[in-house]
Amino acid sequence: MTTARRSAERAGHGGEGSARRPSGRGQKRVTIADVARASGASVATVSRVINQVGTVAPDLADRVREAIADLGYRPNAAAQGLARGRSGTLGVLVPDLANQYFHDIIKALSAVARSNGSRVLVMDSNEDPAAERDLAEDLIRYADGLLLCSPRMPRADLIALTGRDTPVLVTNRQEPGLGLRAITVDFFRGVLALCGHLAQLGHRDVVYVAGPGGAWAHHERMRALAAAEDFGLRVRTVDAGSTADDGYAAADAALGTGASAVMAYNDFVALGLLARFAELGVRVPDDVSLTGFDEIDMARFSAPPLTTVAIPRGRLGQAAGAALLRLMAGEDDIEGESIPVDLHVRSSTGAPP
Amino acid sequence: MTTARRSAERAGHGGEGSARRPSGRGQKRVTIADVARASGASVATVSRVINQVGTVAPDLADRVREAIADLGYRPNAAAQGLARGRSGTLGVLVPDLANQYFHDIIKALSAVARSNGSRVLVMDSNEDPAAERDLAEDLIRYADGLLLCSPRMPRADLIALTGRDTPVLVTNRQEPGLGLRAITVDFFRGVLALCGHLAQLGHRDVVYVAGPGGAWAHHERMRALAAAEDFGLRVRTVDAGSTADDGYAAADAALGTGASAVMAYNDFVALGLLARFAELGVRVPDDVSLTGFDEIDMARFSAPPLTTVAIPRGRLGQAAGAALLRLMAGEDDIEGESIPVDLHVRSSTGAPP
DNA sequence: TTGAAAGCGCTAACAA
DNA sequence: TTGTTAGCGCTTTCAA
Repeated sequence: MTTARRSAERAGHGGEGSARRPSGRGQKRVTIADVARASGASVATVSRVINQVGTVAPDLADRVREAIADLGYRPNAAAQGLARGRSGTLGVLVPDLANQYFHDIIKALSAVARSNGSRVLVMDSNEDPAAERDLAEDLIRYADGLLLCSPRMPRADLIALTGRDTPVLVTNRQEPGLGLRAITVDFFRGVLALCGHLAQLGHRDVVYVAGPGGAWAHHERMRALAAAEDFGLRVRTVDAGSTADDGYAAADAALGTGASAVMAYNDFVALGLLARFAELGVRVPDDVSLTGFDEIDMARFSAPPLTTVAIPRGRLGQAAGAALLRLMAGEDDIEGESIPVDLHVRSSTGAPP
Repeated sequence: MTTARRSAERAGHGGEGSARRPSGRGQKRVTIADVARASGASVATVSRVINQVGTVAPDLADRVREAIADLGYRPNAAAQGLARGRSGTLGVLVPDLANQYFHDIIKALSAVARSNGSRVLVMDSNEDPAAERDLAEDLIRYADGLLLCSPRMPRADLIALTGRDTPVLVTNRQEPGLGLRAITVDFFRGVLALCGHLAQLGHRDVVYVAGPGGAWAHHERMRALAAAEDFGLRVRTVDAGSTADDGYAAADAALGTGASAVMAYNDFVALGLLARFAELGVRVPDDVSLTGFDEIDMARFSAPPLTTVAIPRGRLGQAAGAALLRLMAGEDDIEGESIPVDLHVRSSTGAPP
């Protein structure tokens, strides 16, 4: 049935001029000219109806809308983009789509975009700093504005990307030369709050299970750890990564330091650590305290629930979207913004043994 | 002619004519004509160099590349799309970006797209069936092909979306009238395998914690549960949703049935159930057995690790991408494909008490 | 309130 | 091997 109707549509309707596009499958594309012809209006008028600009007599407008419906016409996005000089698309590049951290950002950004009649084009660099630059270069061609989330690429690449006619905004990274166009999270305060919490519980010896180095966020965290040492906290570091597997693998090394508390790079890593601790019979928080970072959904479903730091990701995405829109509107005085974080104390932390 | 005059105006550098684009910030867009002028070649030659088609003398090509680098020229995507008649973009619509289930699909699809010189445009319907149709309509305008992942929209909407000039492919849903253009997962076998596993352990009374209804996947699962009853398994159903929170909330009801095993809609739900069980002092699997579905990363890090069914999501994405590409190439005889699944037995299941 | 037509930047015949 | 030019489908003056 459907197939039949489709074939009929395809077969009917003039049939001439179909040889013009040798590339595709034998499809008739309905254009604005077809609508104009069918409705007895000009293409300009059809355009006015579609975009609701200017003035069109109600009855003419109705005829146009009818023709649009009859023909199943949809404006060609490329043609609109070319004529308008903008695509109606916001690009976002994230290191890893699988990281829950970015979902809420993307979601909030989408909401902002929608309010602007735009959509969001998402790309994933797969945690590959080398690929980031190329992907961003590609993405920027399709977008009116670009948001780079926690970019890991070299500073020079990052700077080369800015100063184009398409505005670029960055989250979670602050670079001299990048100036104002960054929305960041206050990792420094977050880690410091975690340290303060542990210190107040009586911990004096802490091990930090570090994530990907090189990142600005990493640097901020290390700065906070250094500051914590001024309060008499001894902090050592064990390298890991950003996944549960990484945490699992780093558990023995963390334990080996003999520290009374383990601070994980993020919640995933913390859950991996927790799983290994359970295997080893190491009790949390009786034998060792454990903290995460990010407040993923699962953080409160682990046994025990995780003490962690919540990042208002929605707010981050919202702020980034709003700033991007302002940049696109031509405002050039976007201020860098630092989003505050929240300590969530649960039962994975307690007094040292 | 026209082009020449236009370019001349712009090249004149007299500062006039810059008011032509009132919208943007005062930026000069570098076009292919600028590159042509700077390199002393024609636009056609520049185009050839960019796209590596036809033949260009090596030294001329070098001059062109040099000019491109000097001017920082980037081809305008909209113009390319319009001229070529395709956008070089594959669209994917997923119900929820936060669901890990879709990441691997998107990732695999991206890989396929890259091999085709395309990119992937991701959109998220936020689990809102009402929004799905509109988003898909929008997305399809920007894409050469569209993949709808586990769509929840009404059948009529789904069918209206197909039969366009842009090919549409669907995963995890099979509808008469949709015919061949679906890549599905064998949920039936997956659930049946789970039931078989439980039955062999000695369970006779099972409760299924159901996810979003209406979905085709739901139907398949129910079919499998019915089949399992033929083997003497009593199966009751408790409604929940698809998140850990939903599982947590449904735990008491599930326990209330007195069944000796709980089958969760997916791993998230299972983890939520597990958290509540722990609170209640219900031991898994000693007091009750528990199974998940999907094999998310966290499944093997829970306490106890989860017995679940793994879906080869990468394979699903790969198959979908390949089919989409074939569809776009004009092949019309795409076969529906059903991806097999794998039972992963871990320690959340055991003999009934 | 309408329509004609000039672009938007690029690709791909078609000529040379 | 290279250049000229006619579109691609739409928006937007500018006249009428």
